[in-house]
Amino acid sequence: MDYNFSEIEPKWQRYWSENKTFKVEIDHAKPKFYVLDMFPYPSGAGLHVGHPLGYIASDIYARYMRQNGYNVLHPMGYDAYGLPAEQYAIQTGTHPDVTTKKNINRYRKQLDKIGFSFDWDREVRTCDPNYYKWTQWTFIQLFHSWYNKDTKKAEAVKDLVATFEKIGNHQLNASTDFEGIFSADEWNEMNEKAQQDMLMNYRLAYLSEAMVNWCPELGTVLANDEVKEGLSERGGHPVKRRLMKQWSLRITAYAQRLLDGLDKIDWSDSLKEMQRNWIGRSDGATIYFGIKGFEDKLEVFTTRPDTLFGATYMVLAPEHEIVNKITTSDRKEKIDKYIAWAKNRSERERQSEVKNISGEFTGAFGINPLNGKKIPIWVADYVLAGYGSGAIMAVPAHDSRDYTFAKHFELPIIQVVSGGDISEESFDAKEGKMINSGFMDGMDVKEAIQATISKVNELNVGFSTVNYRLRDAIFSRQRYWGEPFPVYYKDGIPYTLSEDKLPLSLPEVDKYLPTESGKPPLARAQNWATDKGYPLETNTMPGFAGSSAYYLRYTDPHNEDEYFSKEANEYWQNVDLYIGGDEHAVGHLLYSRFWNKFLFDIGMVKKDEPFKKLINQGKIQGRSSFVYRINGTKKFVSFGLRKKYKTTRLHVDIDMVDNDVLDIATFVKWRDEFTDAEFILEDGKYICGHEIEKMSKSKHNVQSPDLLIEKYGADTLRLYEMFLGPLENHKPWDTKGIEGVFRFMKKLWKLYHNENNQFVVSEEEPTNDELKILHKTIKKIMDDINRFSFNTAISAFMICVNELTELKCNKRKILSDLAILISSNAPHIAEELWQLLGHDDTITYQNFPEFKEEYVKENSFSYPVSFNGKMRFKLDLPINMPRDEIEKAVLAAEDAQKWIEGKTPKKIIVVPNKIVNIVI
RNA sequence: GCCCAGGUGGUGGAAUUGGUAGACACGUUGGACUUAAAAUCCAAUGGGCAUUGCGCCCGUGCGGGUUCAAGUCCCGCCCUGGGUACCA
Repeated sequence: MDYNFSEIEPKWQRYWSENKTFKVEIDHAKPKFYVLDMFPYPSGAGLHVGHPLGYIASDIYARYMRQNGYNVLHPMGYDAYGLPAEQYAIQTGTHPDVTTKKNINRYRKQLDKIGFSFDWDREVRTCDPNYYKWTQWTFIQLFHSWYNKDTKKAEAVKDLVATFEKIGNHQLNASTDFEGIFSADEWNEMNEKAQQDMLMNYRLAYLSEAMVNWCPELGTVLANDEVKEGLSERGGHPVKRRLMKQWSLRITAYAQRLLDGLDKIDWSDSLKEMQRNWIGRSDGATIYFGIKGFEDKLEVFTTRPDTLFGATYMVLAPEHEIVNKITTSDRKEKIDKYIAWAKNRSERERQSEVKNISGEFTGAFGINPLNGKKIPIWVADYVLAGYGSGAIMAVPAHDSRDYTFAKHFELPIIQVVSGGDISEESFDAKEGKMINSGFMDGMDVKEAIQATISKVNELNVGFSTVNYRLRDAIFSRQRYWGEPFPVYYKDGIPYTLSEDKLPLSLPEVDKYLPTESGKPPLARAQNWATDKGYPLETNTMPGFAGSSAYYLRYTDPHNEDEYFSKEANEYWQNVDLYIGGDEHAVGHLLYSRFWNKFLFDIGMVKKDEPFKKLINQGKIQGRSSFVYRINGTKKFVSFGLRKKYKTTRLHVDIDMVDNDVLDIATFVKWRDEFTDAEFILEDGKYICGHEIEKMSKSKHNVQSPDLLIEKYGADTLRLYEMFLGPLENHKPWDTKGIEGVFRFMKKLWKLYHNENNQFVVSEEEPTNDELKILHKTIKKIMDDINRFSFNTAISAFMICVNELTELKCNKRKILSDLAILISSNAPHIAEELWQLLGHDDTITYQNFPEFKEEYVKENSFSYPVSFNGKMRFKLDLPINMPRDEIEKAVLAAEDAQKWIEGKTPKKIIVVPNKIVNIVI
């Protein structure tokens, strides 16, 4: 073979590894650039062609930036803690560490074969004690911090304690769920337990009794973003609501900063929108209603204070603590029954039965603070305990949920905003004039909102408020394979280990299951206690613990004394380009921003956003192939003829199908049941059906990169993955097109070689045409890489090679630059050609060829001449010809006469060097 | 339901700022080379009409609009994918 990739590629991979070509250190003489990929979870299945897509794109960019003089940090590592290895351990007894190491080795081999320019000396693994030491360290910092809303940053708990000792908490503006007030004396009189309990209300990492997502199947709690439609994201198991004592992170303290930060970063609009929705800011008012016969006030949150006169009833969440107190004795039985029922419903039931309207009247009445009207208080599960105050004022005329509820239970509906017809549905729009609203009548909605807020302020029964949908993140898991908490318990009070005790290593256990008494697996460990015998925490941290700030550790991965040095952070700062899948939109990418902001507050990092620019690469979908078995027979009918029979469709392994034609010989050997199969063919072939589906083993449509690399080489694979389409698009995998890219590679090789595959380049000066081709390509490649349009860059290379081949160009001056140009995309062949051109160093750090305008300058432009907007012919005219002369020349052209047909053109539009349009 | 992204040949896609729609590939068809196959090379390839050549008409999900000019901008609708779901 002429182009012998199977010899070239391993040769250069060895060279890069032996010479540490991509090793990078702080270099103040050069500007830095940080290119990061989302690190993979090393699963047992290995890589398929979808995984490297983003890695190839980032690798091209990293190599391109090196050619442009940047000092590029381009590391890789592994998100090594996770459920699959643990589930496997439960089934087989194999330690998850063994499985994980094995999988990592396999991933590494596969990655190496693709020719990435990672600095592997900086590799991190989240399950490595030298790494998770810093995950534990960060947890300790979170534990000892609270959020000051006045200074808008995290501050030390020891300063908070000092304040408590001096003046109590009444001047404090903190992020907390605690609403009470205490004085310095009261604080000082509290015992240790009471003080520690109180501090839990302020810590950014805190232990609390909370409603959690409990997944019995996985035996653990899950964070909100790990639950999709009431099922666990991993495994799809049902999830229940349950009250449990758990560690949480007070991410809600950062809600506003997480929202504001989105405006400063270069992420896709859809991704930012997802985060905005997840944070879910809503502006409204807190209003206090009286309760007839009680001193208590009922706090409600509403975004429509203007509709206060339209409130005809109130609703409490079933979990609301006042329900018991206010329920009248005659309603008690029904209310208790309802609450019991509501509590036992799973998340899934609750969500799938949204349309079912349910609720009970408590017998109590609320008092509208503005008009003194008495309205009934109901309990219903359409009001959520976790949002706002868990109580609402219901305005059926202007809220669709209240409307259906009111209709169902025949509650009154009072319209207070004119404009809609409320006989069939509610009028939710924020427009119209106020009616039936006393002093507000005649105002428009915006005025009325302000008027109500001023009024309730004046009467001291309410104020404007902002609410966020974002919940605190549950941070403990009842699993084995995760970071142990650096926490021990003394008299039932949690304390953190001192930093010099870190890392707290994951202990060995006899089984990876909960104990008989239902405690997490770590409770099985021998001597799971401090030196002094205090028991250690048995929960472990969740998957996002280790991945939330891994990008920082890459900047100084071997530092034993600190997370990373000040110097490393000063130099490398934050990630300039981050590429990964959009499945992490509200999980990892939100937690990372939160951790980074916290580390910013405590002075660890220089930048308060971790990822400047982010690109979500699209998923590569599988293309499944099908055969059609005639029901009840062993006959298979070809795709085109299948409609004549009753058939069952079967997935067939895509390795047995070429261009939709089934390899029958291989197919009959695939499974015993097919040995004596018969086939009804069309044109002598068995044609398979196909469909685009998710790539998965069970669908027999998984394409591993290894086979393709064996057949075509890594450079071809790299180019082909990029050629497939825009990076962000989801696109089906289809091997058909790879041949075209392979042909291109061979053509490229031939430019530098004669018919006998001998390397031959000419020392002659290039012609203008040759220089033009080269410089046109330089410009295009620069532009395309700068806008991450890798697919069009590949076609530019194809055009360039086609044109140079046409000219039989083998001039050194052209081909040398071409090798550098293509080296970011196809590094192996580029290195080989570079060496053949007589160099003994790597092509990696060669300067990107300089674009020279003068070579691409044209002296004429081929004008498309349109009549009434339709292109009819082309006319070559000198560049910079004045408008009126162009007009004359066009009208004089022979082709023009036919279209003008002797008439006088109404209008002639001339856009110099672009187009001429003649309106007849 | 709400929010976001998208809809261009048989297929993947190109058209970057309103200015030649279909670049570059795949596939298909025909041809060259070969004992043969592979590989390679050449030609054609959006649809329709006409084919003796010239050509002409239609065409970027659908219906309107703005403009000398619309895949691109505006209005309304349909479909696909993703996110979210009683968030008051």
